Amino acid sequence: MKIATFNINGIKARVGALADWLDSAQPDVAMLQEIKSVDENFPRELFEERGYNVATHGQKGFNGVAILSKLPLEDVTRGLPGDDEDEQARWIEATVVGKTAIRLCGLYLPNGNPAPGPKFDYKLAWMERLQARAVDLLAAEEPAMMAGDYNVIPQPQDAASPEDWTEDALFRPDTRAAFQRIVNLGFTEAVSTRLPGPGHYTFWDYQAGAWRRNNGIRIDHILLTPQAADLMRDLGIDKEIRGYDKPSDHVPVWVDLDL
DNA sequence: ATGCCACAGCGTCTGTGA
Repeated sequence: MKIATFNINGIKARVGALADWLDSAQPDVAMLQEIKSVDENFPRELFEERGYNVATHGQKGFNGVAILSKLPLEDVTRGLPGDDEDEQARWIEATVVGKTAIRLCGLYLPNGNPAPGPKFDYKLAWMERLQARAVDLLAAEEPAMMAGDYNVIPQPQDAASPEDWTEDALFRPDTRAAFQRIVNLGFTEAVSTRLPGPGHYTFWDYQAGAWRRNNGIRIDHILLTPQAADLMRDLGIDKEIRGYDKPSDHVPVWVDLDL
């Protein structure tokens, strides 16, 4: 089962590029971030006509996450637990059942800039809530994954120019430590496990010729519980689509699990 | 030190992103 995560940076602007990618990559599941759409305006038909079931958790203007799946989406829940006041649409969960079941969590972690400041505080608080959910997922001792745009550069080797990011919310010590704490609970960070070493970027800014100069960063991650990691057959980053027409600034990351 | 570029929204500018 091929399961992908992709920050599409706006469904309205990405209808063509997203359809092209689905048709060529043929993921069984795609977790999408930054749909920038309310649920009513999400073009479900585009995906349903390709055989996907669709679950969305959108909001007006920005944020918003969704899951597309060729298998039925069961027990869908929306919103990251731990703060009833939080209205930002950044988290969606569903279960799909292949040979065995897997719990899928799609996430769009807050950017956090400028740091320090209230947005950075929100990011760190959100990561604490993420850690609490992660603890529960591990305790279940079942296949599960948390995939999405983490807005975290884990290590200096995950940026082409790490010196440009030292003060940035994506790379500050507090951010990296919070991410490492979650991984260290017992997850497999799939990309760095399968593709060790520098240069495996998932985001290139639209500005200043970042793609042309390969000035990228690795911020889209897949975390697997041990029971899911045991099923991993393959993993990839579809970086070539960053050079196609009307691209997102992120590219898809996918994992093939024996499910 | 700033803007570079892109997207959505009631929109010819502002907020947001990374």
